[in-house]
Amino acid sequence: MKRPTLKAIAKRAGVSVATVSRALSGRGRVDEATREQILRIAEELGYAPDMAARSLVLRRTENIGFLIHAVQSTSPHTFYGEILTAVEQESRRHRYHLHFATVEDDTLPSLIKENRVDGLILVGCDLSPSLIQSLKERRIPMVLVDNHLPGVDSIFTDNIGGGFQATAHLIRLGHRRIAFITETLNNLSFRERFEGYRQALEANGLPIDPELVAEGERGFEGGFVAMSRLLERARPTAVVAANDPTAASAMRAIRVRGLRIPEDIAVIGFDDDPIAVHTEPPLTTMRVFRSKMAVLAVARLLDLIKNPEQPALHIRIETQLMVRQSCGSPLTLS
Amino acid sequence: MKRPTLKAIAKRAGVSVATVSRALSGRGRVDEATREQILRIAEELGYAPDMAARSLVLRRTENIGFLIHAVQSTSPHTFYGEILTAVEQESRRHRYHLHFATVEDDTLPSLIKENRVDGLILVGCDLSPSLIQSLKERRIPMVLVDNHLPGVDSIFTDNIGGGFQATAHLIRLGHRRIAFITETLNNLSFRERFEGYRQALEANGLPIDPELVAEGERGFEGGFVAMSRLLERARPTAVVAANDPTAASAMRAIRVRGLRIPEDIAVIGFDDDPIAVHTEPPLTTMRVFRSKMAVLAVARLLDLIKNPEQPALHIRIETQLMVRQSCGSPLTLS
DNA sequence: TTGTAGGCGTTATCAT
DNA sequence: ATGATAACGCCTACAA
Repeated sequence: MKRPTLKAIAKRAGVSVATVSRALSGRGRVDEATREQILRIAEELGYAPDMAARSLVLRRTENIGFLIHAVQSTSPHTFYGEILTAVEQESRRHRYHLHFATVEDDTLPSLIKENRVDGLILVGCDLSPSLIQSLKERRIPMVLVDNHLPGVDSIFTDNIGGGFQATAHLIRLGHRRIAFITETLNNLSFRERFEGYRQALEANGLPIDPELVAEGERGFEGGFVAMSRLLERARPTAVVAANDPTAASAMRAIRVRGLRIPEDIAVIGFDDDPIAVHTEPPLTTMRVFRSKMAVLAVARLLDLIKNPEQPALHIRIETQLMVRQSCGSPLTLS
Repeated sequence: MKRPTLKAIAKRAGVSVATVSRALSGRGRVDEATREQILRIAEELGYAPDMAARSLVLRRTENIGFLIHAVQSTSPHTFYGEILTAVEQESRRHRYHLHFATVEDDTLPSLIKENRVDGLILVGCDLSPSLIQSLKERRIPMVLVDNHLPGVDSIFTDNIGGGFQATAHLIRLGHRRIAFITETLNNLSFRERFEGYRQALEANGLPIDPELVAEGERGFEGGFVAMSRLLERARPTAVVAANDPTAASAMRAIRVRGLRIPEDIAVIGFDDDPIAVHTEPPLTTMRVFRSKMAVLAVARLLDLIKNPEQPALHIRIETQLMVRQSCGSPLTLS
């Protein structure tokens, strides 16, 4: 049994394909009796328009593309998985389908060249600006998620504000020697979180000590590496980690040296990753609204597809402090 | 600047669209000089065939669909994220594109009805057999990953063998009162792992004690709930968890009661999830080959697309014991 | 209200 | 070796 076509329905109903098309699409007048009959037959056959034929004539695919850099997609973080799932569900709610693709370099994804999508969600700040630029020149509707760049719509987290809040929390708890660790600073989000850390120290009259800043490496062991390096040369009383997996593996490095958390070193993370509740002790962190970003991004993208000529919007979402046990004394907060 | 078409190239080159099509596709003879000129122009314009037109005439989309049940996609486990990434990269290597979709009920995904994909990768064992059955009736090429069912190609993990090995490892270490915990038994993989546990006890002449088996709930807290229930009524010396997140949160429940790991209770997990190396102590677990499953699944699916009438293949992949510190005495192993 | 016909971009089958 | 031309399935004027 092959896929039913308009022609098949037309033959069964004894009308022309044009009438069937009209009946099913709802555009154009059709006799009520024949319309009902057509709908019945279509239902019976499980008819749905062939998308290739449809998009050929309509000049739209009703697909959107989810693009992410391979280094982020491959990483074991759950972060982008949650965004992906939310994007898919929101797209489907609007009758759009989702293409998932990872990119490794700056070559234009075939998704675009072959016209497989009407618009793009570009996720994460590891996608190169030059790729984004060439996409923009193609005038394909798109929105950046968890990233931002002048001239392109974006939905992102207030990383600077979050880094500031996290650091301010530690200062409020009495800490003065506060370190910052990250997998790498070669990443916009992490750099912004670092900037927030810097600003908080400055705003509180504390010195910025380069000895207290350490990079590790990409991946799940990044925090372990960064923290180990740091502890070889300095002894902070608290540390801000650029994300939760980094914080979690840094905690191992701290414990390996026989230090206690939070008594000897307080730790604060970033993201409110599911892992945060499973560290020992549970991790105080900055919550990032992943599915909120996803929902806003899909809404904005569909709007841009309908109405392409709009000034770029940049939507920044604030973070939220989640106090658990890795910084101690939650009671002193007001 | 709009997308270039065959016609545009033909006009520039002063030939017909048919010639251009032949030159680009490589099928049919074309004069070497004109072929080169055409390739040059196409390159210059950044031409790529419009996929809607192409798949309309070729009757194939060069897309495959990645289907997963919403409950699994939403879960914070990184498990399926790794499979997704591997499937995408392997598909792309073969010039196929990937549709990502979650399903919540048994209605036929529109991906299929609208002919948007040539085949499907069905991931996880929460997709209902009745949905799979109706897909099969549509005769759409598909392969199950991390799931199996008679009559449909599948690539899956040897869960029974893994459960057996895990339990046997504990027995080898001298344990006699070994518990089994899981988020739920309403899931094929978890039931199979339980079955492996059961068989190992039986094979070693140990009794199966229902008091030592506990279910928790779906999600990251499942292990905590299950372990708490268990400890209220029994006191095992070791516990097999149906997966690593379950094991990780069970460890919290154990510690909350002042018990030590592995001295009071040894813990073994399943999956070798990235989290396993971050628990305290690091988790001994059964490694599952996620990207291997993905690669095999894509290869098998593309073969089925080319050549649909084949007997179903069922590929089972063994697991591998990863000894870390949560069971103690790694030295006694030979 | 309904049918006829043209066209979307590509491939494939014919002639030439 | 190349060029018309007819599909593929759908949509939409326009005609009846």
